[in-house]
Amino acid sequence: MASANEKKLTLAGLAKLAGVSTSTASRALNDNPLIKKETREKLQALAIKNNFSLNRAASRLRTQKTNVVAVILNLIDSTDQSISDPFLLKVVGDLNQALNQSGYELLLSNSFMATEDWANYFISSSRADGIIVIGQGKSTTKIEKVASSGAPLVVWGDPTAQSTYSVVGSNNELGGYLATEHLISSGCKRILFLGDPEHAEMSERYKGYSRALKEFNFDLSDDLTLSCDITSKVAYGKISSLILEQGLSFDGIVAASDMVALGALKALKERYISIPNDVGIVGFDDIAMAELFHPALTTIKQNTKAAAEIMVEELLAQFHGKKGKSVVMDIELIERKSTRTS
Amino acid sequence: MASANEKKLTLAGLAKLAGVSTSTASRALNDNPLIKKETREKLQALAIKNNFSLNRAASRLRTQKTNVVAVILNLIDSTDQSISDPFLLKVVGDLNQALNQSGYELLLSNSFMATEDWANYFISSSRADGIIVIGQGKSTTKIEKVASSGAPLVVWGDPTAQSTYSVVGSNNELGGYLATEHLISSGCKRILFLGDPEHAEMSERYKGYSRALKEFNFDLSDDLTLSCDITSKVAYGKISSLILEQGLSFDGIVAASDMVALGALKALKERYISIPNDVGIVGFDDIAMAELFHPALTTIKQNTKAAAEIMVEELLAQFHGKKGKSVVMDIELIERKSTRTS
DNA sequence: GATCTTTTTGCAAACGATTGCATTTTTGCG
DNA sequence: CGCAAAAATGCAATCGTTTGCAAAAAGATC
Repeated sequence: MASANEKKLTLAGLAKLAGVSTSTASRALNDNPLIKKETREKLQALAIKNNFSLNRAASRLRTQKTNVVAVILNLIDSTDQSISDPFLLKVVGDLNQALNQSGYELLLSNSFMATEDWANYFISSSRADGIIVIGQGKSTTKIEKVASSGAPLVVWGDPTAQSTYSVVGSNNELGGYLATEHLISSGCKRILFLGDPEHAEMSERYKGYSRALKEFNFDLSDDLTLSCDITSKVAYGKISSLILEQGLSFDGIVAASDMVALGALKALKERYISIPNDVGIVGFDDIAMAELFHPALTTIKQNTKAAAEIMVEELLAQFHGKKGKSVVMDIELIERKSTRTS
Repeated sequence: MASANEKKLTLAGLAKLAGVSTSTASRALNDNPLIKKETREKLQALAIKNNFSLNRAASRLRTQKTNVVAVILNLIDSTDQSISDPFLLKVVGDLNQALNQSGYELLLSNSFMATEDWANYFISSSRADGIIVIGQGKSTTKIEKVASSGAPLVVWGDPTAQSTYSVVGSNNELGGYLATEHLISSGCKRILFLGDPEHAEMSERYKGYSRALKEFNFDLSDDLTLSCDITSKVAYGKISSLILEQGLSFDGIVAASDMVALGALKALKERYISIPNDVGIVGFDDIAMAELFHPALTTIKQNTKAAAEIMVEELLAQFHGKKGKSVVMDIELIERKSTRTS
């Protein structure tokens, strides 16, 4: 439809159409109160009518600000598995929402990209104004490199770990505690922890689990923690072979994530072990489909929406020169059908 | 660490450090063979050593190319539900991978953003070079607007619908057919279609379902298609109330997606209906957790990785002036445990 | 060694916005 | 009406690259 003979409309062109100077046009479109209200409205209308849109490359160059935030999915290893964790992707969705609300856009990346030096790649190159990393992975060296470069940075992870940068995350220790306590008070005697205690957030959940056991005078035997990756498949395998070796040696499971719980659930159901009667399970995250598991999964809910908003807020604060601080998000036990009511 | 007194290194600065002109430096960093190999290597090394990175805002302005692709999640309505569909998010992940491989970055958006005019917002403003839309939703007006603007565009959706733009998608009709045929040949007599026939892709699946029924001389009674949104929760509700009203009036389900199948599964299991003996279920998508359902879900697999690569390839072709074409992806029946073996 | 190619480098003009400062227009008020 | 203050607009430099073209350097040929 657009006639090809005339080239793309530029701010100067629009200004000429309106009979004003480029500077006035610029200010008008940015709704600068220096410009008379009528003039502003006239130009804004004209812009819409002519399908005009400011060239961001140009304004970014001039203002040295991109209004873009790079979000990096910091996946643990290159198995495609982990990218399919609905929880992480939910966080991305919520961040997108929160960023848009504040006038920012989301540039998506993951840790498999070529570059090692994130600050250099995203910030120095003025691709983005700040970085949000989802997940601390097993090593935080890349993250620390960003932090030491001074680039605005917020990380989703374990907020209790001492760090030089801002970490937003749930109260994982408390979550682990609540999950365990709930199982105990519903009568479980031998409670398994299913997760990877090497991983920052998971290890906090494990700490909470241990604390609860100790408080209730359970003995903390090592064979009750089953180290496993955070994917369902691995959890399924671990539980299956545990039962194969030892029979049903437990009656409760604290799973490090809902996906892990799902894997355990399947392994148990295949052996006609009744949930919650023979074994109670508590998950972690409260992903959308947790209530659609059969039985509906009791779990520790992480409020990703609120977390996303806080992360963005925190990042914006850093844009304005404030020093990054960590914040701990509240969690909540959601009782469903995979545990007996106490 | 970085000394604050000296401002950010610029290409001109780097050039001066190396004792060459800015133009030479520019060409060297872009590995332009016009420049002598030694000079190129020297400058590239110097750039790394000094933590230098080209200012993208500037180069985008100059070259009129962003090397960014906007990916728009075209969600049907504003219920947070739909954003949690693991299938769509898997597509985003795969697109990210494919785009990176080709040197592009992914700007993530969704259809809830303020702007109506995507081409204007992303392309004219030079935020991105092209647009990929995931999902056709129920209306394609926004998409058609982009198409008529002439902006490079690829849509994930129903590739058989005639359109002026490039659509990549699965052979949904065949998928629906295969799913149905599989149930029939495993002995099912009354097969339900569970999905929303208003929706472009789903309606193709429904067509395939109908064709199979017809071919095998089943009667196509209307009460065997259960129109429902593509979320698990709705599916769960629909199946539950259907059984409540009519008892178990069916023995097979063709679900329009795995998430829908999950909802149905739950409704059935709650009533102790045996799967696959009393009712067989076939899903659609083959999301990662399909094999972790209990029973593991027989489903029609959509190859998102291959699809993502093709979409990117197609978009790049459009960058080079080729006209967009649609492409149909092969699908595949994955037999698991939610259907009887024939 | 002079002349002609071929390589390699540098000059300077874009790209399209923003913004400090100067200038013009409008308003207020005696 | 005259003049000062306030409001509205315009001038022109600038952000940091890329690239067509010209110029310099190096190599080839007689």
